[in-house]
Amino acid sequence: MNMKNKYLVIYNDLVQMIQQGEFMAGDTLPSEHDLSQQFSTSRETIRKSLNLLSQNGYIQKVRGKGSVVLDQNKFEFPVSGLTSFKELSDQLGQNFKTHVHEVFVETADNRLRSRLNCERNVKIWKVSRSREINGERVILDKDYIREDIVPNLTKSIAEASIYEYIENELGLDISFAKKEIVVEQVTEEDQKYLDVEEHSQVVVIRSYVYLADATLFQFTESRHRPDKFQFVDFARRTK
Amino acid sequence: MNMKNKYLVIYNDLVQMIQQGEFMAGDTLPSEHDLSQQFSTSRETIRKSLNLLSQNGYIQKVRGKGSVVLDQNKFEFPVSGLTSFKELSDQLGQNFKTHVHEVFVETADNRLRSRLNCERNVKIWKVSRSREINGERVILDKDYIREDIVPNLTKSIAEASIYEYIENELGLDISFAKKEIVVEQVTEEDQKYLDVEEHSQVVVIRSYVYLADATLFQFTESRHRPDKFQFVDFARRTK
DNA sequence: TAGTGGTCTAGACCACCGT
DNA sequence: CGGTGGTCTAGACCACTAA
Repeated sequence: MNMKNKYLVIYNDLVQMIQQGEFMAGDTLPSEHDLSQQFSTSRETIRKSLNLLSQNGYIQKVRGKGSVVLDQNKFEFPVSGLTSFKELSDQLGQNFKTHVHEVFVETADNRLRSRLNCERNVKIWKVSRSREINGERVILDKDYIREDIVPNLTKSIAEASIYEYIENELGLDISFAKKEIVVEQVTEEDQKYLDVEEHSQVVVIRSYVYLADATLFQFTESRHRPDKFQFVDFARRTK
Repeated sequence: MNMKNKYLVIYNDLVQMIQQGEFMAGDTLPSEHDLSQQFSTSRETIRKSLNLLSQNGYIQKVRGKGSVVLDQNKFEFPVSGLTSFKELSDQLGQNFKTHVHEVFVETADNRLRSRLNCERNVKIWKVSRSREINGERVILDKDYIREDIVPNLTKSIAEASIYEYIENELGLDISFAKKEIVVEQVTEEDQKYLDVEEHSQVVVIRSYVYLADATLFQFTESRHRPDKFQFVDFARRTK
């Protein structure tokens, strides 16, 4: 994993220990003071690691008591957050396949310009792919990507992983997304590229994806057959 | 707001300034060094405030450049996170109404015991409510709450806000939830308590809700008519 | 009362961005 | 190069929990 940042190394160590059952749900971790001695670091650095664990749902910190380890097996299928289809399929198994329908550049129309928040004459990649899981095409992904930021796209990149290409080949840093989930009627396009079966509706996730320097570079519409859709979320209450 | 924690005061100040347009999308905030002088505090405390802004989607920090203010109006209807129906209706307007169908205590059956992770003989409140928006009943909420933690519940509490009662009257601290969103077929119960119209499916949000001391005290099934369902999410990529 | 996490400080060094 | 945010330290004091 990451070998540069001490707090990330410690975080990954602790995640691994929790996942391997060295700490069970309900246990408390060693105190911050103890951990800072075990890892030969300052308490603030330990706190940074523990806050990461807390944000990601591994522990709950309780004042005066300690850091309580939470249940890990409540959810099996993590589809939350910002994860590419490739990463998901790598995590979960081999029965995934991607069909690329379209990869081409076009000048953005009004609707797309407002969604991608960009000027007239900016060119946009349009990519259309369907995702097959266990022999059924259940997800239709329509990506719109700014051509001035991602100059080259090919069918083979779209077949592998666009995110991998953007991060590893172009060296760009995908950072965060704003998402919207709604239910919509099936379109003709859905019927063409998905095995919609008897369903008349699809679950649509619209994502606005940003780079680390805060530029909006991609808008994605991901259309899921409702019986194959699941989304999980870990939410902390803000006071 | 909070008058005790310096970093929360600063966070709230900055949120207000952003919402009032003192900083526009694309602007950079003053540097951490400047802010620490303006607010007469240390840089680490300013960083704590800025990290909160970043987590909540107000800014994006860019190394070597500054903290860039993000677009605020991309989403109108925040249904993400841990927000009670009462809080939502207070935020958004007056056309909300709650109908309470059932409020009673029962011994938990196997299924519920495993969901609430509790022993035999533990008693559970069962509350069933439908939510009316603009004259249509579009959400059915089924709550299961541990009776040993919340000993008294009444119809009038369920009509107002159970969360408000738990936090303000009982002094308990609702802290975080694990959620799952799926699409399911309409049940007879849905047809009885919702205006399902022609819809044959509902969007179901199942939440496992925890207190600040990490005890699981509530399980909720929230069933939404699909045309009135919207969920928004702000996700940061974890590396 | 002893031990826990929560806040805050003043300073150090580093990595990155723009000029 | 100067300015920015990112990491890390060693210490202080406080609020809370449990024995």
